[in-house]
Amino acid sequence: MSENDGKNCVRVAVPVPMRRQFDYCLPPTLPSPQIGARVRVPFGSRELIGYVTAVDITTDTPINKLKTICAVTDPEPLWPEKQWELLQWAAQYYHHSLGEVLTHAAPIALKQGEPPSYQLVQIYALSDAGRALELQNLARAPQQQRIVALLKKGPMTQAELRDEDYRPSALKTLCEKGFVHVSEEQKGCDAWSFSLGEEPHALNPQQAVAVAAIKTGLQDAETRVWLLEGVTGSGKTEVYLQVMAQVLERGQQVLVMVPEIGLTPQTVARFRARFEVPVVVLHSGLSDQERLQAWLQARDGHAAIIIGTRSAIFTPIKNLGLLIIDEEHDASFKQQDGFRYNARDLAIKRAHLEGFGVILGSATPSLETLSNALQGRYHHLELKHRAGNAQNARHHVLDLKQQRMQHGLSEQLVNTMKLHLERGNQVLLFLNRRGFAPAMLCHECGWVADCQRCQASMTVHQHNHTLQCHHCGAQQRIPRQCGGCGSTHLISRGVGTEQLEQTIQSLFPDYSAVRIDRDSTRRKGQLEAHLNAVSDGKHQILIGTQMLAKGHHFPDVTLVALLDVDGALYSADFRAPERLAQLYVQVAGRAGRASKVGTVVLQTHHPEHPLIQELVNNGYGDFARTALAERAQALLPPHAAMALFRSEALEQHAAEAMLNAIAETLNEAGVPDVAVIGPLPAPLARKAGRYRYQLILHASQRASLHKLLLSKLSSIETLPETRKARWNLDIDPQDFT
DNA sequence: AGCACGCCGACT
DNA sequence: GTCGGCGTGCTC
Repeated sequence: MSENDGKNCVRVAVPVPMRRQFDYCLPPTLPSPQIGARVRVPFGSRELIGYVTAVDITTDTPINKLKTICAVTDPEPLWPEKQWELLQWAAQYYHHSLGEVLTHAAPIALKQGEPPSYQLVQIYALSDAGRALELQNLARAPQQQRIVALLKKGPMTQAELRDEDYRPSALKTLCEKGFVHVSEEQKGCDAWSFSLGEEPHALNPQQAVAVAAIKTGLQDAETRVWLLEGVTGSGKTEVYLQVMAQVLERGQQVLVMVPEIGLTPQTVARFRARFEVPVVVLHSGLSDQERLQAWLQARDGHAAIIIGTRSAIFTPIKNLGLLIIDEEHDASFKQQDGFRYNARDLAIKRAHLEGFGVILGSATPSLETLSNALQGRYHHLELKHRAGNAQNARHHVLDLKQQRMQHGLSEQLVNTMKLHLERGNQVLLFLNRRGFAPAMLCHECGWVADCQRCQASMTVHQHNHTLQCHHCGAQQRIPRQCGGCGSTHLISRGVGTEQLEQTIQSLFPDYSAVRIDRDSTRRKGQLEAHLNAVSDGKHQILIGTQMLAKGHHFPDVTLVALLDVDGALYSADFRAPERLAQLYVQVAGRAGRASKVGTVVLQTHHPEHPLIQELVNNGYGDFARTALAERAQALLPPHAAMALFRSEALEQHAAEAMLNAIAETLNEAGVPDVAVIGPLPAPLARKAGRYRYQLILHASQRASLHKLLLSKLSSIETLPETRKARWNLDIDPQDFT
């Protein structure tokens, strides 16, 4: 085989879903690129932007197959060295194509080959001739006179002139006459210095301990991770702010990561108000160019505080001193398609590579994080007191067995609601099921209205007389007759928020109820309008789904009820109890303030269930420790490593055959520590017309799992079954749906 | 993932 | 006779 001498040969990662790279010739006309620079390369019949991963390599590819690089896009690497290392590590850890990882991590503007450059702004200033000009000389050109008068005070940018409502034609004339000259300057790359805005709040003793502990730990450049476990309303944000002050003061930057729904203008406003430093917010509304500018400002140290969601972990930051992950347990930190990374886990890895501190904040830490804290890998700080003198809520379990029920409400709950409403308080009812009823069935023959494309029943929506599938969005009018026997005796089964709202209105005609779910807040601004109406006291009863669980606080609510939690108690997903417990604490935290004690009621048919007992009697902390012990006994994460292959195809057989082939390939290796379980139909076995299967990999040692995948993935990629079914791999899966 | 190549059916 | 369906193979 002919071999290239390697002198002008480079290795390139291209954005294709293959776990391998491609080698190219470097023509003598092009400068030798650095590792991490972008290059434009021919690939098949197309041209792609790829990343150089190695230079001066010896390639195994026959010289006649080597193609030549078209262009070197960057003179320097796009990422700082440590960030490059993190991205390489991520591609390995998640067994994802490096080219796709790099492309995913870069701002969209860079994916198209744009240069990573700052926006230029035009600056207008008077020339010597312009400065010598007397204003009276321009009396016959009042618009020019006005511009000259403005510029006499100093140079101005185009945007500043626009605020003064200048005439572009007048400015043009002044430039042509040589009175004004234009220069270009890069925007957003000014140095900043620390300065405090509004005064810090006073700390309670536990907050003070936390702030002091973290500040001391941050003195040196070592990697330290703190779990800040603080109940709702305990003032976690104030702890973040006071720690941030120290980091910013010594000129270092801070990255704050928040869940998707947590990135609200109010959150951002709080950071901006406290510090008079440049804040960059990476939110979904940014244009490609704005995103690139923010990325550059973070990379080059011009932004002091960077706030963003999951993908913010890929932002290079010149001098990062502290990374804060708020609500670290939140599921939105795990990407659920494509490159399925966990931003929280990458943050910890990044901290170890770069050497900075991390604060993981939550009222309900994930079992993974809690386990790390209990084993001493993270420092554990607790805030158990609510700010002010707010008292903890009272908790009741309401046994539904033998209870008379009215559309999902027990008689006892209705009575409790009356008591709270009569005292002028608000009540929040939480039901995680939108629509009128989750199913429609025939009273004569038992036929159920199912979705044609999913293995799921259609949800009844009465307001527009439709049946809807919540998995694929299919819609049809409510049928008059049974699809099986033709009977007209169709009934709905179960209760959704829409029905609950009707029931409440008939049971409590003297009070106003508002429903907050995806259906009632579809239009822009509707959610805000509903929330404002609630805080203005226009409604006494709030009915809502998951949407209501996070973020918003309702000080006049004294009773919170979770209407149906039984689903999570016997779920096939081993994480369901953890999620229920987190939801429960979150919902409970919506209610009450200093002067009013909140009550939290949980309706269940299984009041004796250990999870419910532990949670209600002893709180989240005890629940989580019990759950961790159970996970250890059952050898489940975090006491074991898992990975999940998923497949889907239009034909059931193709989806199953795909995973059978993967299972066979994996079993060839015969790694004793790794159990290959399945394939099994996914919990939602058919979705949007596609059959779905899962194959679970379980190992006591993460390393053995990784070794197996590393050795077998290239064979798996080329299996003939991949033609007929889509597949993907999820490392550390969160959700088994 | 794309994209081209290739081999079979219903059309002007 | 060809337009185009999507199975198959390849991408340095």
